Amino acid sequence: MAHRIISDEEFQAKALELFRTYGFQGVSLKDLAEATGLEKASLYYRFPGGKDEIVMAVATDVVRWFEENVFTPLAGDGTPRRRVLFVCERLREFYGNGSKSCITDVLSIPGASADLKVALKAAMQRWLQAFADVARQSGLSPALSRARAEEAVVRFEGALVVTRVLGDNAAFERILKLLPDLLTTA
Amino acid sequence: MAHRIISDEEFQAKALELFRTYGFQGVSLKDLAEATGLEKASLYYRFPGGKDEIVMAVATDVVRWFEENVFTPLAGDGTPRRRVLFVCERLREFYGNGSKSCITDVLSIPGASADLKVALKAAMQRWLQAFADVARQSGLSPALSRARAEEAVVRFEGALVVTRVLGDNAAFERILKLLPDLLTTA
DNA sequence: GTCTATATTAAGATAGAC
DNA sequence: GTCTATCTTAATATAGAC
Repeated sequence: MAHRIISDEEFQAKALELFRTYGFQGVSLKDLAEATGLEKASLYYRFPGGKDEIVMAVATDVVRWFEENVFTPLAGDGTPRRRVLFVCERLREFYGNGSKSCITDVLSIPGASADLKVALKAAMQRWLQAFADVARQSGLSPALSRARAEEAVVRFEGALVVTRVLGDNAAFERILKLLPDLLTTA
Repeated sequence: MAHRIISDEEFQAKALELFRTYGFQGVSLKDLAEATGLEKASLYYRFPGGKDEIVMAVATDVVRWFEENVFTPLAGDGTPRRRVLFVCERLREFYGNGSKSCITDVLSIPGASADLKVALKAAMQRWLQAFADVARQSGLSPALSRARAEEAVVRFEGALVVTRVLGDNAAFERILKLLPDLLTTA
């Protein structure tokens, strides 16, 4: 077959969809090759570390996306409530209205590298901090801000699990609707 | 090696610990054989359907455990609040103070049989119903009871995810402490 | 009912041509 | 930079002895 080209961005987008759906162990290099149109040997050329390096690159990309579309907007201009509303729409897109799992949930099941585990933990801590900061800016006390941030992340992650198990995104819709009040109202 | 014996109960308990930790795809028949002291061929004698049949038996056992230790007590004697308190202690045991994942979360990642998916969905619906019933018996309206039941399951599942990712069971402790009020107080 | 041995298929990984 | 081809290891699954 002729040489096929796919950018690293496209490649990692395809890989993300596989990993967040089937988990680290549920995705083989053959799956990645088929989904991206590259041969396995080409994957090793781009990522000499194999699947561990690919999933790490995917996770790094997701963190970058969150930095740009969630954390930065949360600390940006406008009222805290409007910032949260904006972020809710970004989250709705990223999670496909609840139809797509949280990659942090799925990849936190042991199997991948210790580095990935550390990165996932840091990403979740970053998320908690960003939520707590916007709550603080809404006038909530430091303690309540931290509590609401945890509640928001916990309910968001839980809603994605319940949505996946039930095959019904009602729980996801409810948490998205709730988030603004949760993070900006005492 | 001499004939080794392990009861189906012991076998499935070992299998449960593997599956809830590593997920369906993360557990091989070799892993199951090593953890239980049986050879792979013996696993096929007990479970001709292989890993799919084993994980299904494990899930069925877990549902039975929930029936006995969660759903039945929730509908039993004593005040609703005391029933919820009792169930919280059973849940604390089952989830090892938050150190053990929810098998419904972990196994709902695609990979196993369609039958398993159906069983997991039914189990979660059963859990929602049991929580809603106890809330109803506490005097909450039907609508509020359903909402609180969903909130409880969502926050419980989310707390387990956050606990696993952060390696800190604080979120799990908080949801356990919150459950009685959530399900019995307007 | 469990074992040893083996067959078959899939996964991870590398060598070398182009 | 991607390919074909191949190697090695691991996984699922079965046959047949005890």
